[in-house]
Amino acid sequence: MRLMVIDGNSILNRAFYGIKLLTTKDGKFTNGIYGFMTILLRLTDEVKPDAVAIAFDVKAPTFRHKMYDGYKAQRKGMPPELAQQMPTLKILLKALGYKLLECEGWEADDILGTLASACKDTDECFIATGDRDSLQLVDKKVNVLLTATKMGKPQTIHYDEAAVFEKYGVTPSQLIDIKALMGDSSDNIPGVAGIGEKTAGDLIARFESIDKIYIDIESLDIKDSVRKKLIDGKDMAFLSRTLGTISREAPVDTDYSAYIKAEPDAFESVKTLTELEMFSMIERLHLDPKCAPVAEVSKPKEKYTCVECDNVSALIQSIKAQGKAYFTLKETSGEVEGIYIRSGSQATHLSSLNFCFMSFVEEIFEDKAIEKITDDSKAAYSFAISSGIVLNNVTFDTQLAGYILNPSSNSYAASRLAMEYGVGLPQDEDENGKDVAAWLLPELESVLTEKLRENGQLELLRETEIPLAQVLADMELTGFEVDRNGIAEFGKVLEADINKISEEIYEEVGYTFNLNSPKQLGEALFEKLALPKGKKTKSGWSTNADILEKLAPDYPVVEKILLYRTWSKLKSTYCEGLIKAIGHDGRIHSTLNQTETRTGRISSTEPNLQNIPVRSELGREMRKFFRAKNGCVLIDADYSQIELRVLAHIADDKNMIDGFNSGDDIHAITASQVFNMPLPMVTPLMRSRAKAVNFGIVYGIGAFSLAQNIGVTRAEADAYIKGYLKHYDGVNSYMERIVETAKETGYVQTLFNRRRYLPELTSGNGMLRAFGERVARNMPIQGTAADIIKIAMVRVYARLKAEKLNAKLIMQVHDELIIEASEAEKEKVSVLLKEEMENAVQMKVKMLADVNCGKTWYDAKG
DNA sequence: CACGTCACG
DNA sequence: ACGTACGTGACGTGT
Repeated sequence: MRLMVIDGNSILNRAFYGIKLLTTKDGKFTNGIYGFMTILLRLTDEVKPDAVAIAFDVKAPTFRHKMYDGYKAQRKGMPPELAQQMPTLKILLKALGYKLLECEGWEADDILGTLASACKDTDECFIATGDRDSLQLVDKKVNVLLTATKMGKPQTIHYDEAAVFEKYGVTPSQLIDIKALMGDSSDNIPGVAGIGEKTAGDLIARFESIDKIYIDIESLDIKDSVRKKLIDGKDMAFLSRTLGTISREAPVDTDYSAYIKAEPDAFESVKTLTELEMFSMIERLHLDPKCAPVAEVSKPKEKYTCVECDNVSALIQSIKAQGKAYFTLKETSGEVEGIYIRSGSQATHLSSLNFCFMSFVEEIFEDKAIEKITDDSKAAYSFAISSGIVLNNVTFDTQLAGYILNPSSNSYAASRLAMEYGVGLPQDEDENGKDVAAWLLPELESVLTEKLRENGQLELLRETEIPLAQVLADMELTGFEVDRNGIAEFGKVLEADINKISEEIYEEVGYTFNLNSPKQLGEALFEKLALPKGKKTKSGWSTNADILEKLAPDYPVVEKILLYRTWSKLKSTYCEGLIKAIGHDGRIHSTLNQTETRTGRISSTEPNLQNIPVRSELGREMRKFFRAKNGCVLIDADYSQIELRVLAHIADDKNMIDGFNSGDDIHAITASQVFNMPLPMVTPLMRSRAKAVNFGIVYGIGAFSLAQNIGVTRAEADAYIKGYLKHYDGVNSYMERIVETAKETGYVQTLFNRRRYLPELTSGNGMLRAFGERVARNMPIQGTAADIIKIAMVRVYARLKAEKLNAKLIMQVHDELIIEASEAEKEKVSVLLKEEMENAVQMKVKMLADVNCGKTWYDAKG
């Protein structure tokens, strides 16, 4: 019989440290369990054992079978984020049918040893562990699978007798003697003072064992210094051998057949995995996702079916009678293929090939008396707008609801939400996809609505996110006109410049290499040219702009490399990247993602139009190619200091509020306050430092980074921060209060109740916890600013429509909105835009928006 | 697919 | 002793 014995503690440890921290939405850590399961599945696949035993340590404070008191006593305890995963892992493994082994007073090691020595001739034993100590157990029939997790991927090295000999030059049992001589600080095994790995290995390879060494130590052919160390350390050597020998006498069942895996308890397994939000693991274990949470939360009342619509008018009648349309669109490569509607106890499909399709959609979408509930309202609005019909009365969107409930999740698919929020999945076997999504909508709506109500987030969904989905859909469809030829020509100019400067760089370095490779560039600069080295990265010397800029004044070649970087970025990302993204209409249609960021901002992809260059003069040239169509102009408005104004409001800081209300230049005002100077005496340098502090405050601040950023000493930076917080004591107490509240509740939220959970705050890792604290300080500020501009967008959109203006919102860049409007209406639209942005919310500080017009984005941006 | 880099707010 | 400001996305390299 083939037995696989797993060192549970060791594997869990490896898994935990090999995989970045993962948490469920309410902050339970899961990465160790996830990694453990991945390794377990992988090993099972490789070994194909008949039976599996999983051993765990049991701490026994009163009894130790080991005689040395310090033994392992100093081993670092598990961090809390790992320790809390242990009980759940055991529950899961038991539920899956595995045999767990825990013996009071015995370590997992000893159980491994006991089972290894019980290996009969007809048996095979595979020991899986991350601990090299277990290699001493290797025998004819006993193998060790040494497991590690590198960058989230499990790796195993297989050791049999030959492999041990090849690696260490000794037999497995001799490994114990080597360790007895060299010791092991992590296990508190003292060893012989002064004997290290090399000497110990040589001695045992030559003399077989410590017994033989000490039989006649005086006559051994070794250096006298070593002999002296051995003689002095004799007691330690034998003690260490006892300590380092894995026991083979743990009181466990040594009959391998006792460890044959039982059938999983599907209910318990799925329940546990669901709580851990490991939905992919449910599939990998071939478990039926429907069997557990259903019974606990909300079992589907009806059996799931999906039928083809055979009577459109009957379907319309039933929807009207119900007053609600639960629907989802099926799309393939952007084309709508059909619609699924939940009607009664089933999902009904209507194909877009059906000649009634459009009239059906129109009748349902436009009817204001019918509530629309869907899984993706932006897609629905997009379809409606492009089909020239109106979508009225959308009251719920599961995707947006899921996002509002937890913006840190990575999927808001209906079936995922159902598992997370305890909605029963259909009982049938072969369904999946959009039909099921439609079928799930009513239950999801009720469960998610209840959650949102509890959190006070219904208004955010109904008044902001759902209306915003329509705005975003319209913006995506409208797109942004660009000058293709202009971009192409700019690209050509860049190309020539890039070629020329590359040659010059190769000339100065002395050879040709790939300038785009930070690794090769680092070698060229810091090895070939031997420039002063800065920081190291994982793969070589850091060559980022910060480092290069410090070198540039002294080394002209570095200046050229900086130019090369700037130009090639412009060429590849912006010229080539944007040209690829131009549509048949000569416009770029970026995708505006509404459920991506953890702060509530929207993001822009394919292409990203929120990072078109502006800070450098050359880069800003790009914006000349973004233009209004014929007869139109661009109207660009950006909020002035929105985040600081939000901070002033949230922190209710009288000084900062007065600062904003008294004048425009908040950074200068800050400088005059922090440096205690009359406003006119503030120098540009002082202002720029105050500005950096203002930014730092919004980001959660640290003296080190501030110092780095503005080039002062840490102490000076610290003094700036202290001075700042003394003057703005409202800000000071806000920063303290918000972190405290976050630790109590586990989350932070914006003025409009957008929430972000912060499991990092409970971490035992100081770095991670500090990160959580910075996020706690920043998210309410960044998030509230995001809420405000979203509200403004909804209002601007509504007014442009209501006033029937020939103008469209086409872009948002976090604190900036761009409208394309007819020349004739530019004044009117400018006023409207400014009004709606400034009046989107009323706060203790006035919101200010600066508006400019121009033919291109370059011209319209002040 | 992760990393380093750099573009934006 | 360590690494350090918040939030994004795209590109090219190298494993």
